[in-house]
Amino acid sequence: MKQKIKEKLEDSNYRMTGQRAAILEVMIDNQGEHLSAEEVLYKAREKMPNIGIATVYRTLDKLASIEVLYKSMFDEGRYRYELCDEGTHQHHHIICLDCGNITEMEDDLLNNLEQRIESKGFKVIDHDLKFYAYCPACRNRK
Amino acid sequence: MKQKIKEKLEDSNYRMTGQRAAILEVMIDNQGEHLSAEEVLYKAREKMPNIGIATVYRTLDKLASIEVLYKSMFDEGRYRYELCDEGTHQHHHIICLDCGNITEMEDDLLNNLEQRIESKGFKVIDHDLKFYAYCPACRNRK
DNA sequence: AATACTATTGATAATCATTATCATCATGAC
DNA sequence: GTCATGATGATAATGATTATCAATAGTATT
Ligand SMILES: [Mn+2]
Ligand SMILES: [Mn+2]
Ligand SMILES: [Zn+2]
Ligand SMILES: [Zn+2]
Repeated sequence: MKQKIKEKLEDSNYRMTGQRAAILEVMIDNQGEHLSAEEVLYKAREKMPNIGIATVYRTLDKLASIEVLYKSMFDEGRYRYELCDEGTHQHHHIICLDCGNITEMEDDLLNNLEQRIESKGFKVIDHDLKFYAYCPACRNRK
Repeated sequence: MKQKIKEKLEDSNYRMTGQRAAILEVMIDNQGEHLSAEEVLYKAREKMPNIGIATVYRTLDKLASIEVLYKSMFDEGRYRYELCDEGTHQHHHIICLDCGNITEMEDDLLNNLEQRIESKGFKVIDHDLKFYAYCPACRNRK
C-alpha cells in the first residue's frame, strides 16, 4: 500500500519523505477514522517529534489531490481526512446530531441519479452525501 | 410569506425588526440564489445603510434555525444561505468544478436510502447531497 | 565530488470568515 | 414611567487555513 502511494507521489514529481511517510502511517493506522489536521499532527509527532503543522496541511492536501485521502467537512468548520476507498466512489456518512458520531454506509443508488445528471450534459466527477440523524445509541439513551 | 415567517419568529420570542425584515426581503428577492453573509450585507444595506455584519450573521443563523433559510457550504470555506423549499426536504446541488455555478435538482430517490438507514435504528432528520461535475457550458467551451 | 536545481520543511506572520463582548438602544409588559 | 429583555453595531477575539521565507535535503548534471 505504501509502495503504491509512493509511486503515485513520484508520478507527480513529489518525494516520499520521512514526514510524508509518518503522516501516511497515521492515516493507515487510523483507517476508518476521520481525522482533523490537528489530530494528525499530534499522532504524527509520536513518530517524528519536530514535524510542523504546515507540513501536515501541505501533505494532507497533496495526498487528497492524488486521491489517496478524502477530505470532507462535517459542519464543524474544519476539514477531516480519511483514507480513500479502493473502488471508485466514496461511501456516505450518517452524522448523529446528538453525539456527533459518524457512521459509514455503502451504496450505489446514486448511479441512477448521476446518469440522469449526465443525460443533461454534465460530466459528474464526484459526489458527497451526508445524512443528519439521531443514532440508535442516542435514541436509546432518551 | 413574510407574515408566516413573522409568526415563526414570534413563536420563539423573537421580534420582527427592521433589520430582520430587510434581510428577509433580500432573501426573498433573491430566491434561487445562494448568498454569502457578506453578499447579504451589501444587499441589505441598500435598504438599511447602517446595518452591521454581526446582525446579518445573527439573523441568518436565526432564520436557519427556524427553517426559513437553508445554510450550506460549497467547499469554499464560507457558508451560503437560501430560502427553504416549501415541502419537507431540500433539493440537491450540482457544483461545476470549473466555473463554480450551482445547478439545482429535485429528486426523491433518497427516500429509499433513508428507509434503509431508519431500519437500522436511526432517526433521519435531514440530508445533504452534492454532485461535483463539469457543467454543459464549461464542457462546450473546451 | 562539486555544482546547480528543485522540492521540502518548520517557524511564523497573515488572512479571513465567524463569534464573542459590551455598551447602547428599542420594545413590550406591568 | 419603570423594568426586563431582546436587538443592534462597533470592535476585538478566535481559530482554521495559507502564505512567506530562510534553511535543508535530494536529485540530476557536469
Ligand atoms: Mn468515512
Ligand atoms: Mn439551492
Ligand atoms: Zn449519537
Ligand atoms: Zn461550469
